Formats: sequence, C-alpha cells, structure tokens
Amino acid sequence: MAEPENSGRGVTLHDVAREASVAVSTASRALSNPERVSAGTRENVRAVARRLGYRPNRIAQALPSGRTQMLALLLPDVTNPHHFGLVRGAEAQARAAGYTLVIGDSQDSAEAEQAHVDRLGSAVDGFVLAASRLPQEELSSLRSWRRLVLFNREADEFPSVVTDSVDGSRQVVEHLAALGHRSLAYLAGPQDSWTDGQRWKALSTYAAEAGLDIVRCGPFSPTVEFGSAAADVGLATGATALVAFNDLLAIGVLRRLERRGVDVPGAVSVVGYDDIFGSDFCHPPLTTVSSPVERAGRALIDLLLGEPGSPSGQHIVLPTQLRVRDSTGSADSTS
Amino acid sequence: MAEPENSGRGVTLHDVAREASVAVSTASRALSNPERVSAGTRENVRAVARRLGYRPNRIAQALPSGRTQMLALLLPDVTNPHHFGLVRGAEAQARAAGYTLVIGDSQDSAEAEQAHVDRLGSAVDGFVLAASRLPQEELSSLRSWRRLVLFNREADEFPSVVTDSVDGSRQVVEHLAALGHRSLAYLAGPQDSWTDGQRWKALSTYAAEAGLDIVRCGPFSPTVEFGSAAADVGLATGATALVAFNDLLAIGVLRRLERRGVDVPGAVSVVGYDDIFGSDFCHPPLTTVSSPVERAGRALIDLLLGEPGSPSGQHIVLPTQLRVRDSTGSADSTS
DNA sequence: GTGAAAGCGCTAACAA
DNA sequence: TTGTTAGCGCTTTCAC
Repeated sequence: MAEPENSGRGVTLHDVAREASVAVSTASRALSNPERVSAGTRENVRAVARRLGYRPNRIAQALPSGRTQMLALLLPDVTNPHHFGLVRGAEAQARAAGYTLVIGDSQDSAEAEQAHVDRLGSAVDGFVLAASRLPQEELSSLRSWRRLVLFNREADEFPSVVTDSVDGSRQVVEHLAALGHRSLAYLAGPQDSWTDGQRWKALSTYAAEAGLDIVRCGPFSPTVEFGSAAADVGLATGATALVAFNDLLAIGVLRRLERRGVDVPGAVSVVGYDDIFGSDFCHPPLTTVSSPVERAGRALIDLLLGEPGSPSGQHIVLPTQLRVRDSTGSADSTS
Repeated sequence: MAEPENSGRGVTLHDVAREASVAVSTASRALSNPERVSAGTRENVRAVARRLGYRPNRIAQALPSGRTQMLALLLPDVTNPHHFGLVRGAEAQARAAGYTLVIGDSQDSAEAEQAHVDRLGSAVDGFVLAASRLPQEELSSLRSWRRLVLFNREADEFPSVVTDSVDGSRQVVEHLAALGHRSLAYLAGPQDSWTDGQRWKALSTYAAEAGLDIVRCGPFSPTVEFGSAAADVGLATGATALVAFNDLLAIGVLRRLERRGVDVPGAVSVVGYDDIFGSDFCHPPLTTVSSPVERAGRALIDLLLGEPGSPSGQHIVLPTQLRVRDSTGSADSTS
C-alpha cells in the first residue's frame, strides 16, 4: 500500500548500492555512465534500482554540475490567450533539446515576477521572460547569473524576440485611413509595458504622417472587464475608430458597445492586437494585428540555448499582419 | 558590464563569509535566522551579501531539508481556458502559504505528463495533477514519493477535488427536457478522459429517467477546430439538442452551424461544459455547465499542503451550475 | 572495472 | 554569539 510519504526522503543511491553490494560510485556509473561498468554489475544495479523503486534526486544530481536541464518561461498572465502559441512553441523546442519547460505566472506584477525569478532561479538553467516588467538593472543582474531571453521587450544588452508592433501599427493606421477615418482613439495598456509604449509611439507617428488625429486614453488593465471603461472613454473622445492595446481589452470594448447599443462598425470601428483565441468568434469578429507567436516561442528557446552570439544578431523581429474582420468599416457610415 | 555567465556558479555563501570575515554558518544565520546573530555581524554580512550580489542557491538550500517550497501544477493543456481559474486559485493559495507554483503542460499526453513528473519531482514538494492521464499504478508509485492531489479524476486512494459533472448533467437534461426536447446527441471527448466517462454516464442515465433519447457521437478532440466534425455528425442524428463534451468543442460546433446556416437555437440547441473564457461572447452565447474552478484551485492546494487526513474526507466535490444563455431554446420552434 | 574520498552550496547540531 | 563539523544525494577525480 502506498504510504503518503511526505518528505523527499525516499530510496537513495546509497540504498541501491548497498543492496547491490557495490560502492555508490559504481551504482552511479551503472545508471548514468553504463559504458564505464561491467555488463554484470550494470544489470545487477539496474535491477536492484528498479526493484527498490529508485528515483534519482535530480536536484542533488544538479548540485555538482550546476545544470538542471530545466528552463522557465515567465508569463505576465497565463490566462491571456495571446501566449498560448508561445507556450506551445517554447514547450516543443525545449523538449526537442532535452529540456523540461516550467511556466510561471507573474500576474501582471513586477514583484511577483521578481519572486519567481528568485525562487526558480537556482532550479533552472535559463529564463524566457515574456513582456517582462522588471527594471533594467534587475535584468542585468539576473543576466549575470542565468541565461536570459526577452519576449516583446527589447533592450540592447539582452537577446530578444519581439513581434513587429511598429509595422502592425502602421498597418492599422493605413487600414483605418483607407476606410476614411480621420480621428482615432488609442485605449492604452499598462504604463510600464514596453509593448504599450511601442504601439502608442508607432500609432501616433503614423497617424501624424497620414494626417489623422489620435488621442491616448487610459491606461487600462488589459482585461475584458476593463473594456467597459475603455469603451466609454474612447467613445467620448468622438473618435470614429478605437484602437485597443490588445484583444482582451478590445473584446471588452465590443461587449460594452453592444450593450450600449452602439453599432460596430457602423458607429465606430474597433481594432485590437494579438489575434487571440476568441477574437475570431466574438461579435462582431475583431480586426486585429496577428503575430507568429508559436514561431516566437521556438526562436526564444533557440536563442536561450544557442551560443551567446554577437548582441546585434540577438534581436529577432517577427513580422505582424493585420487580420481584417468585421469590427472595422467605412467611416462614411458613421452617424 | 553584465557578462553572460552561463553556468550556475556565482557568488556563494562562502564568498560572502570570507568577505565578511565570519564563518559560513554565521553568514547563513545572518541571512536566514537573523535573530540568532548579533546586530553588528548581521548588518555586516547582509551588506556584504548585497554588495556582492549574492543569490542563495535554493536548490542547495533544499538538499538538507528535502523541501523546496515549490509546488507543481500539471495541466493537460495550458491553452484550455477552462483551467484559467484553476491556475489563479492555486497560484493565490500557494503564494499565501509561502510556496511557489510552477505549471507544466502535459499536452494531452500521458508520456509528457510522466516526463514532467520525473523531471520535476525532485524539485517540488508536491503535485496537483489536473485531469491526469497517468495509469493508476504510476499514480500510486508517485504518491509514495511525493504529495499528490488530483483534479477532476477520482480514485479512492488519492485526495481529489472534482466538479460535479453528474449533477451538472442532470441540470442539462432537466433544462432541455423543460424546453421540450425529446432527443439529444452527446458529442464525446477523449476516450481516456475520466470526465468524459462521468458526463456521458450521467447524461444517459438522466435522459433515460426523463424518457428522452440520447445518442453518443465521437470521440472528438476537445478543441474548437474539431467542433465542425462534431456538429455535422450531431446534426445528422436528427437530435434537436447537441450536448458537447466541453465548451471548446461546443464553440466549434456553434461556428460550424452558423457557417452552415443552421439556426441556433431555432433549429437546434447547443450546450457545453466548463463556462470558459469566450463562452459568453461567442455567437450565440453558450448555455453551459459552470463550475467553481478557482475555488477548486484553492481547495487543491489546501489538500496538498494539509494534514493527510482520512481518505474518505479527502474527496471534495464542488457544485456545478447550469448557466443558461442563448444557445438553447424551445424545441417547438424546431422546423 | 571498482572503490574511497572530495566536493557541489547550504543548514544544523554541537562546541567553544 | 560564533565557529567547527558533519551531512543532504549525487558525480567525479584519483587510486587500486
């Protein structure tokens, strides 16, 4: 009967060695360096290990070598569907390289992210930080301790993969301008988000170039629920098109507008970023900037595991593409 | 300049001790048992540690005690929004208890789950296994090594938390019967899913009791994309109501029906399970069985960390509730 | 081919 | 209060 043995004290290599009447070192070799031991002892030790239900203590194994074969992916919010692809891609690539990937949720908070880094740091060989909120100094300090790659945050000294928000924003402006919109409202994301800064800057630049007005509203927490507040504020600006920081917020905006009886895209157009799960079946389906996140996940692991190449070659920018659906329409029809 | 120091060899307690001119044990105490050291040495050691950028090696710390203060939550599929609440609840409760939660994705595969258990086992103090696919023997063996709780899978010897699929199914049948439906089709989930078995069994039992016909179609992979196949098969049965294994599948069904021009709920009603992100804003909003997953997440951690009580008291069943939205309607209107 | 011993970074008796 | 010492479970020289 399986007793609920709580502590980590189970069958150790010592037990196996004793039972097999060999030295621990021999037992160790028999299991991890099969070639360096005679066939007889090898089989004997392995049989004993199996019989005793021996499970190597990976954390003790890792002490001498310093490597655990584990990688951590820290997400600002596991419940944001935007990162689904990232997880998939990173998981696959890590597995292929013989690493185990663990995921941590930073709950949109720099403190929680820091805590995860501190707690997990010694248990993993490297970090993928997605949309990290950590201050630059902390990142530098972390980097001198563990391997580190950034997703959707770019800083010279760190290898990174970012999706091209700038070009995505260009496409948004171009699309809305083509539809005849003259005034836009940007519903901003978190203040300390690098991505938010990128999007707003690009949006305002391109809008200016195209001769469109654009105002910034917010910041708003990037969740569906805060879309209501964002919708109301955005609408009040008188803009004919609302560009939300991300799809979560955009979907919330859509819901609010529907409840308020505001026609989309008749009265106002709505655009998001990320092309998340749900953006294709919300009502109306959302026009959004799509990015190859799965590919990003794979690239991040490659970068993390690869040779520390030249800093300049360590910044990968992945293309984005505007996916036009039904939430954007001609400005002419606007009442 | 932060050099990309790859290995885990950084500043150790020894370095700090030497620099502070004290013994390692004193340095250790100054950092983790501040009371057992004089104020002077304490401050000195701490200052040195800070100056040197010392990061305690948690994995070495854990060796003597055997406890890492980390917990693992293994999900069959991180990208299934159903588990959002689970992560939230578990994360919060773990944090409150001073533990760090790491998440692993088993990719709907027993092998991957097993691999995670093996790799992560020595790094965590316990496991929460959600909808585990592992064979019973493996679970038993695992349990004799590490603490273990199950979500949505029940087996006598293991503590578990399950959502009441049986009662949820009763509510589904009752609701559909009340709307005048006489024949239902169940669009099944994965063959080896414990939950699928529960749902089908309860559904067929209650349907029989209520004098309704019900047929089982599938199995289908529980994703939006396989909803198309499920919709077509379900529709072909001639049933007036389709009950999908979960919301992912149900949303896929809805999309397919819309594309085929089949009116929901006019021509056919659709019901799902889980009340996931998106089920409230898909088209039409989905009637579904909602369960308190966040509460489940908290309960799981409590169970995992709590005293190993009597096996009988270790099975928690959380109530479910049918959330009626617009995807179900009267059978009378059916053409 | 196998064993003894040192050591990975840290904690916890036990002495002083 | 502080230092010395002995491990935690494993790998890895270095002898034999």
